[in-house]
Amino acid sequence: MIYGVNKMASKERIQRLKDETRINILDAALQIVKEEGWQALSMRKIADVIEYTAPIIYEYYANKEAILLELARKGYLLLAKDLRAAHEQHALPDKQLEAMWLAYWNFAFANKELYQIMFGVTTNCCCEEINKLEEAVMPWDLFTDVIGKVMHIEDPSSDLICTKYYTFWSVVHGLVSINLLSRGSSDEINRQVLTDAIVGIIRSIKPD
Amino acid sequence: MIYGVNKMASKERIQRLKDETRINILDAALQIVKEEGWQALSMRKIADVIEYTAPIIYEYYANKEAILLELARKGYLLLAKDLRAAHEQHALPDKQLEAMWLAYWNFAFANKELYQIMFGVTTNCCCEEINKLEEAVMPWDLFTDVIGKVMHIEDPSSDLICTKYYTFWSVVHGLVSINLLSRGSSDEINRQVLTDAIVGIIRSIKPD
DNA sequence: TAAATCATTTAACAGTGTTAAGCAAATATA
DNA sequence: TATATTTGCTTAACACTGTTAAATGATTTA
Repeated sequence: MIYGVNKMASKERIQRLKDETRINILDAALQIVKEEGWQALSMRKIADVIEYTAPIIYEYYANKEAILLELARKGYLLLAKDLRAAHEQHALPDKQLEAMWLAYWNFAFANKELYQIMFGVTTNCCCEEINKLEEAVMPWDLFTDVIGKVMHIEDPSSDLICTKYYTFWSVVHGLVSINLLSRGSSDEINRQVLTDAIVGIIRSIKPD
Repeated sequence: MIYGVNKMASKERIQRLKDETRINILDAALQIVKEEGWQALSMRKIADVIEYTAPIIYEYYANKEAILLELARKGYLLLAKDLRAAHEQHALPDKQLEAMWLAYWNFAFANKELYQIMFGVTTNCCCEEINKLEEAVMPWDLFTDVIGKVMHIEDPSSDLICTKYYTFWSVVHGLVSINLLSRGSSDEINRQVLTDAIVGIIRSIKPD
């Protein structure tokens, strides 16, 4: 009986180690990508970092794509968190909306590699799989809610709200993408484009 | 002497065949990409299509990247042509600007694969190399010229023009990217976002 | 102590881009 | 015409890639 308890504890300890390895794999992958870019990521390099051989990884992730997918998932959760935090920091819908898109912008550059795989910027991101991820989605409800409030529209499924949401998203994602391609202009122009667009769209959607 | 002439003609014939093979390689590559996507493109597959073995390709292109680069270059030339055509079809700067961005939009979906490699949408496009390409650039002069006319600004190097140019580009490229990721909405909403944005920006930049 | 399970590695396969060596036909030279 | 030389092309190889199966050695179970 005493042994039974020890056995349980041992199993738990082993489980904890396994959980840790699962995390280590993700961390190693992200570290490699940050140092050498997405193209340089390989199973054997991950194995090197976590001090195992490559086949071990397949006991934690079905394949390489599953690792990319998990990193993307992590990215979406992080982005959603940032967006909700930005939302909560303001009371006025106008300010909430502005803060959310600024948070989106900041997320993209603070987590460049995650952004790349989340939205396929200069990397082939197993798109179809990502589109199936539940979490791999912008916090749509949050945006439509705030946009609706700014526009004073009740129906959150309105095409008008949808149109405005995509207008915001397009301009911000577009500017992010262009900059991640090193095709952007100065920081000053970026700031100008970003705030002009956000403020401009908000003003244009307000009922006169 | 007669032989000398024949020799020349023979050399020219051989050169023509070589030129043709160089083109065939590009065509084969694009064909494969259109059928199976960028990720499926390989030197051996190209060789299969042109009915040679893989090492032959290296007599025409330094490496795989050089092929991608050449395809991107072709894309930029094609896009520039479309944009200039759109420009020429109108007299009023407002209409010219609108037509140009609509042409950009149409190009993206008519040449999806080229657009992907030109702007790194869901594919790793040897970015740095592309940024060094002379032709790999939007017809900046054309855009700034037209935008300047709409704004009634003389100085084409104005930061204001630059800002507006990036605003246009961001929203259009962003919307294209989102749709190439299958993250877009309906065609109707796309049209709405696109024309609303273009018309909206034009209106906003016109001197009151 | 013997059997069974587990963790981990080595070896292998099919694919990738790329280069070097080889071969056979066409051409140039004597 | 006979002999070199160049040309066009292929086969073989290298170092990678993701991935799987077999082998090994330690740990746990009976």
